[in-house]
Amino acid sequence: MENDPTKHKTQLDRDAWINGAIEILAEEGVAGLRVEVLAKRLKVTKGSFYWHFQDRHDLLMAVLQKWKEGRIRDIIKQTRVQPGHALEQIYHVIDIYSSNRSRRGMMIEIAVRDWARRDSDAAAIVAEVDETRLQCARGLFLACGLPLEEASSRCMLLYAYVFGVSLMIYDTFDADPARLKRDIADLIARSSSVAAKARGSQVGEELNAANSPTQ
Amino acid sequence: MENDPTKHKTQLDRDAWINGAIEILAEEGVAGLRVEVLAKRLKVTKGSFYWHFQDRHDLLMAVLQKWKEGRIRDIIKQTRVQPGHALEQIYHVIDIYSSNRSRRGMMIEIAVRDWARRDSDAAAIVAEVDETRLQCARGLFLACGLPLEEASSRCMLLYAYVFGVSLMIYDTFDADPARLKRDIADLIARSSSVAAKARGSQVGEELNAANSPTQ
DNA sequence: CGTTTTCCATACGGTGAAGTATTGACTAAA
DNA sequence: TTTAGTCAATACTTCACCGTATGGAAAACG
Repeated sequence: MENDPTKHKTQLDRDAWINGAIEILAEEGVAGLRVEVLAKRLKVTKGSFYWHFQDRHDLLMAVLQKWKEGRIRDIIKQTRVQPGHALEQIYHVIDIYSSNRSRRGMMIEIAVRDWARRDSDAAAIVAEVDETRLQCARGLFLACGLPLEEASSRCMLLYAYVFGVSLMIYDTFDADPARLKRDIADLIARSSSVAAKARGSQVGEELNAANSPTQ
Repeated sequence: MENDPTKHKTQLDRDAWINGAIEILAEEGVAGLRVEVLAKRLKVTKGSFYWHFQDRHDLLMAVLQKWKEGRIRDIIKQTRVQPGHALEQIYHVIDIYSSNRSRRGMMIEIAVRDWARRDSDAAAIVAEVDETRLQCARGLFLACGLPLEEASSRCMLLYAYVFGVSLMIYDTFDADPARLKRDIADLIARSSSVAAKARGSQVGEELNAANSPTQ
């Protein structure tokens, strides 16, 4: 009860500040992440902030750290190879980033990456996350039987796509966005080599089962 | 002589302010685009600025307008269908966005798209540019003989990829980035249907000729 | 109960930036 | 040469925000 996160705690801890900061980061970007604004949102004054944090920079580093840990935890979980379900998992990863459920996560993702363009600390964090994600995703493609080079290029395409598409505004371009997304996922995930091996094999079963996880 | 752009003009015009603004936009993002900072860079005071512009918002709208016109002019030029060279043109478009030559352009691109996430005016401009680009690029895929749906998904993948990859930091992931880029371009541009039709046909010649424009 | 520790409020000085008002300087036309 | 028009400098006012100093309240502890 006393740890109930829904209950309004009279005392704020460091983590509550970081969570609020990530909230603002998602909405306004790092430039809009101001300590007085954050304090107002948490219904305290900045006197509290400077008890928990050295300065604004201290908060920013904590935000980066927390973001990194969450991203790496997620990707490890999502790409833990379950034998015989690798392709299905690839579709699942694509689907996760495209879903409205993780819209907030993508907002944070983009904000951090924009931050990283002008801040070397953020850039180092993004580099770590990208390295981990790419290697994990490549593992899935390798588990599908792809050679290393093709696995590398496909997982890179996968991540570049999910980040890039979230930056585009294409309401009027295609009449059937669901089909569009499905087809693009197929382009990324379905390799000709897998399809060739797939005919009548176990990989083929998997491919059919995982063909359209968005439906 | 009097129009020599390298010469330090004693009088600044609106366009000089807009160009300087775009410069700062690329480096600092829209949040860093401050009129006093811009004035200092142009070696004048903001007294001049408020003669040329109503206010900061006026400048921002002018920046958006100029960016839009440049982007649409470029994409029209790059995708004007030259019969028999459509696939080559597709590789060229991918290559342009990945090249170091247009690093600055990509910085602006990302800055505007980040801006568009929180500003409806910028979002409207990005929507226009995306619509134009997607339709132009789709024309190239259609000229390769692809059906409408596949042309749509491939050109969407193309743009999402080029924007997304510019947000990633992957120095240590792959030993041969050039090969990686080439393979990804192939994944985006080479369709199985085209490859099937290509054998022994004129499209096949084109495909081979345009295979690796990055080399 | 009293003391210490923890957390927050208030007040303050300093800085950067937006926008306005006014004046000045230079240019081109009448 | 006067005059009007064009561009820029200066001097404000206002506001948002960072960081500090200090005091106070409430909880934890002896």
